[in-house]
Amino acid sequence: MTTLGLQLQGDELLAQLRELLYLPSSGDGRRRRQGSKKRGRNDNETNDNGGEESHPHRCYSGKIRKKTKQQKSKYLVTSVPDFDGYQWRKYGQKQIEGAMYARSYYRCTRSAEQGCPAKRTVQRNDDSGGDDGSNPAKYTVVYMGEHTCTANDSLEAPVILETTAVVVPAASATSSSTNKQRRPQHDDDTAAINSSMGGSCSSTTTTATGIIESPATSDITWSSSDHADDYSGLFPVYDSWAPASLQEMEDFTGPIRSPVHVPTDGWTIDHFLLHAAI
DNA sequence: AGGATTTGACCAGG
DNA sequence: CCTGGTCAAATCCT
Repeated sequence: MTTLGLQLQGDELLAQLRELLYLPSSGDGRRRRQGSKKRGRNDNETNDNGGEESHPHRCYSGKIRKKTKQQKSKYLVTSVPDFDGYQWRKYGQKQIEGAMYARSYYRCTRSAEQGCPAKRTVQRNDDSGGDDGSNPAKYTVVYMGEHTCTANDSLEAPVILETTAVVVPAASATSSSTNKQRRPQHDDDTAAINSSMGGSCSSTTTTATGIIESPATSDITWSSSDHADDYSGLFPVYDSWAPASLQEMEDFTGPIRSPVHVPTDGWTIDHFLLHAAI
């Protein structure tokens, strides 16, 4: 079939994906940076100073920080965890018991300014490929809470990001996402996730890097769960869209936002579409 | 300089 | 007590 055909097909997939994710805006697609090592909380900073103060915002200082047991959550299995149109800020990472890869925690970047409660966790599936480059790594992304933030109007932009710029040979796909950085990440999983998370779009600096794993996005599966814990690396991974899952989306937290218009002419999304269509 | 990410510690629930 | 989720200082990038 022709490239055009593939593109059209991919276009549909893209549209579906958009709806699923009700992408709204995408902010400035700033790229990740990498922090580095540190020695953890100041040996005695936390409560010593009188119990509170450390941060005006956070009321952490050793007191009531209720572990928010997420009410409703939705998860999806995808090879492109970053592909959701929202801007997320990573606030933690944790090696999960029994899981081969660490789980990363993100919250909406507007959580601070607008108090948006949306959060998500991204964890690479144990059985996901990627390491050898043969299969795209799969990630389980769990969304919790709904976005109450308002889209950054002017920045409304399509969400396809770097994923599209993928032209990386399978063999080197995995590690390439970090080769931009000097410092090797000890956690390749994290590196992969992070490298792609911020990207959301287009014309800015996003696709510039063009280096990221090359995920095939055809396998994305949505599911819902009342318990965030259900997903500890045990879900099935399907290779195609599941109609049923689409419906579940209705009760996904948050409104379904209309898909962002995607200029199909000329941007790298084609690469993505190709992957998706094949 | 400002903001994002990293990462070990802290805390609460099971 | 163990594990998962969150905090926040340090670090790095733009």
